[in-house]
Amino acid sequence: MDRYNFKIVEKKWQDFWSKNKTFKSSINKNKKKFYCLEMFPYPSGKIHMGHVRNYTIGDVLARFKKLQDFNVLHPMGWDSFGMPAENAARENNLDPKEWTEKNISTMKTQLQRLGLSIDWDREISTCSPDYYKHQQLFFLELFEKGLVYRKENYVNWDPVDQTVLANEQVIDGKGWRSGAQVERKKLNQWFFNISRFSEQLLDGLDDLSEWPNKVKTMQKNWIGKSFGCEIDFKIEGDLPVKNIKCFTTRPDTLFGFSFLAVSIDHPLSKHFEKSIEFQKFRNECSKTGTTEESIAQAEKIGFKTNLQALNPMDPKIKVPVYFANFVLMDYGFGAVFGCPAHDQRDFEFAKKYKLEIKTVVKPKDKNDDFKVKDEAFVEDGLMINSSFLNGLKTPGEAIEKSIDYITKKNLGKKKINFRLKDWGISRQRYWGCPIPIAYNKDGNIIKVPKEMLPIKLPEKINLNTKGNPLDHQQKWKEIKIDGQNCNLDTDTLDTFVDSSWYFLRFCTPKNDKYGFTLEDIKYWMPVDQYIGGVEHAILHLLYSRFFMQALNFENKDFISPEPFQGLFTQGMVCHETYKDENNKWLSPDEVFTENGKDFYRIKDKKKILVGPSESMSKSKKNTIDPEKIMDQFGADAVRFFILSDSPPEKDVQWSEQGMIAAYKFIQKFWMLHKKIINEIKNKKRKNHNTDLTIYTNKLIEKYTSSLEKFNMNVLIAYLHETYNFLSKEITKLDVKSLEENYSKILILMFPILPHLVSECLDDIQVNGNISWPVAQKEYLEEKFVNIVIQINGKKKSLMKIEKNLDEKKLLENVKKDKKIINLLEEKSIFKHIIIKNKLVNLIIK
RNA sequence: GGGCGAAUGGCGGAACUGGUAGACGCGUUGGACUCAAAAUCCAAUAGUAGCAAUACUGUGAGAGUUCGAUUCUCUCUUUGCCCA
Repeated sequence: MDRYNFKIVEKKWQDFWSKNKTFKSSINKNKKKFYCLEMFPYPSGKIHMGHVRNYTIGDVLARFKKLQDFNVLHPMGWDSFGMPAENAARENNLDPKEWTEKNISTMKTQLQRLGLSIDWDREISTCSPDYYKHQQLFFLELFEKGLVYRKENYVNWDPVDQTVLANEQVIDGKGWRSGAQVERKKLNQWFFNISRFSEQLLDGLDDLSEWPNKVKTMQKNWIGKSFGCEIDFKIEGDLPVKNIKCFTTRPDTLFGFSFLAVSIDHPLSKHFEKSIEFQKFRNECSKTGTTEESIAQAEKIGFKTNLQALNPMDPKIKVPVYFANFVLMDYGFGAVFGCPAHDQRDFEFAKKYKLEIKTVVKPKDKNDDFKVKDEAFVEDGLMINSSFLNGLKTPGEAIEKSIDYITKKNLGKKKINFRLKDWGISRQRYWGCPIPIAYNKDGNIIKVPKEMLPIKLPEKINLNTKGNPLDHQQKWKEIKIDGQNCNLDTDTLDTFVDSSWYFLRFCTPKNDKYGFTLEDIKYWMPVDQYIGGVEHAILHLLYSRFFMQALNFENKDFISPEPFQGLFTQGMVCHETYKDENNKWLSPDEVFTENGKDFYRIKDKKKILVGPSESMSKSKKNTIDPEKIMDQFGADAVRFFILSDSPPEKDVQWSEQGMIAAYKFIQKFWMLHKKIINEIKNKKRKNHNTDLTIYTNKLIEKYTSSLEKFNMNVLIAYLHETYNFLSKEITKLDVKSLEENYSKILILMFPILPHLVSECLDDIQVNGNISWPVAQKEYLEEKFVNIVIQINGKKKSLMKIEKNLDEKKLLENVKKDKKIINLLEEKSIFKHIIIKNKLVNLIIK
């Protein structure tokens, strides 16, 4: 008997699918639609195991839904703008466009080899002018709606490379490439007004019932709605500054107020610009990065002004005003009041500058003379030393009462504050979408007229220049708008903009007039199931949600504002890590083992160190190349393995042995298939036996429900179980029940092993018009059930018995059970609990 | 520091709304086939005691609710992720 040759079979079916355009999708209003989308890849060179996992999960679902007669949209494209292309180009003197296109073509071939059911006619690439011209148009639309604006903002500046760095390019406060100390620099940049939709983006989460709670919580925290109070502090001193506004969530602790801290970017700073001391301080501050985390970790430092702030609760109390590095200008009003006793950060600051630490909250079980000592007391408690607030519970009562007081005195009011900041979208990079804005001689903003779009990126430019590459493109920059000579904006858009609407473009990939066609997105949107890594839980998903809000803004005849109805976040693919004696990473190809415990380097047989299993990454060299695996075992086997070992939402451990087991399963199944075909052909056994029918119907039931719950590892277990059942029972099975059930079993396997199953279905001549089987209820009902017999709640025996037997008879039977007779000797039953068709629990003394 | 989750054999993991813990796979051990090996097939595989039937113990630790807890509640330990 021939072994299963995956090389021939997989190629055969992939050719068949592509020739017949099997996965082509179009609107069909008679069918329910299902939009299945996986996060599109960045074309970095080759696909990695993470892609294999992501796209296999999506493909299983898409194929399943198609068999359930949904009209399935399952597209794929390329998130093809971004820094890696630019870096690779710089290092190897290549053109980013050529580099990207080459990668796309490699990766497309690889994805096709995986046997994905993708409608490649809808393929898009964000770096193509066909795509980004619509993005430029959206930019202008948002500009007209007032949702895009320009302001000065701080960036991480590398003074050696003369370039702006992304946060992840700043390592320990230094530029990743130059190693120079990173500075904070102010630049004029474009912003999307995402904070305008804070409330909608927060409320919208409540309706996303098919999203993981974890992701919703992360977004909630990111948006960060807090209830508090804005307070206008009166200022005294020899400057023309009469007051400073603060936002606080803890107005109850105002009696513990001992300093006012403002951001170095606060307007107040303009009065100090001439002071050399202040300049020094500001330089010191600019050495810390711009991320919240780096600011939080940096040592708290302050610059004392000659101003004093009055406590609104008692204007007789005056405290110093400081500039401080831990206050952010873009949160609240760029100023906070310091209450050292009840905020750890303020506490550290007060200790350093020897400021008063006045306790105003005590734990519930302490006396009124409680004093904060070694660290701030930040838990719930009762107010003390706070005049009219004394004795009140805090937070809660005390906050309300203090806000009432401040409001009545006209010193401030209740306020809701959001942590969510506006989205800075300007990037000082070449390989991105040009911003359709120009500036005239006077520096005024001039929109590029729609007819002039797209503003195409100049090709084959020199990237080995300092600073922003487009800045050097004098010819490209010059543009004549309405007779005026203007210069184009030389920044490009954050690549997160590209991925914020690509799911709309897939619905209408060919419309060259606009980014989408309303009719198409009304049919296909929202995405029914979106699948991708949890690392995009916040930014990408939030930005996409914002984009829908922005399109809906002032546009009544539009669509539901949530882009992704269902979200699934899959775990990562991990592998052991190896290091040699010099602490250098080794790849799995460079090592071998005989017992699975001790590992040696192939080159010189030296023993090496085995590290923990971590997510596959090039830097740790613990990657496995999907292409090599597909060469060795075939696409079906990889699909089977990548689903088998762990639940898809958790990390999975790459295992060579597991991969081999998957391959063996396919071979074994093929042999079994040939036997079954023989049985059917020979038509030997005629006596009808319903075992297989019962088995199959139960399988359909549990398999379908596991698939719907994304328990794909359990599906694999069921397939092994089914193989075991069939191979054990095959000699007892009659032809009729095989004919009835075998094709159903194959169809269940189809989404996971599409090539193998297509071949098998061909053999039994049912290929083509197949649909997902539905369990027949009559075969799910059983005549006999296993009853668990417990004594005092512990399982003692098991009994097969007629279903729905009445309690009296059931008990009679139970008492006849041999084991139970022994256990009941000289004991009396004083109670029994019966769960119908399941269990009898006898309570004895 | 805060938020959310997780903890089950040698390993990855099953177990529906509380009702047979360990499905399925890997590994290991024994056996068959073979001159031998690979491949394949069969069997065993939570622990302890026992020749065995069997008994007892067991889902991170401790308590609680319940006839009955891997599942629910509380405390703790370890650990992961996100935010700071």
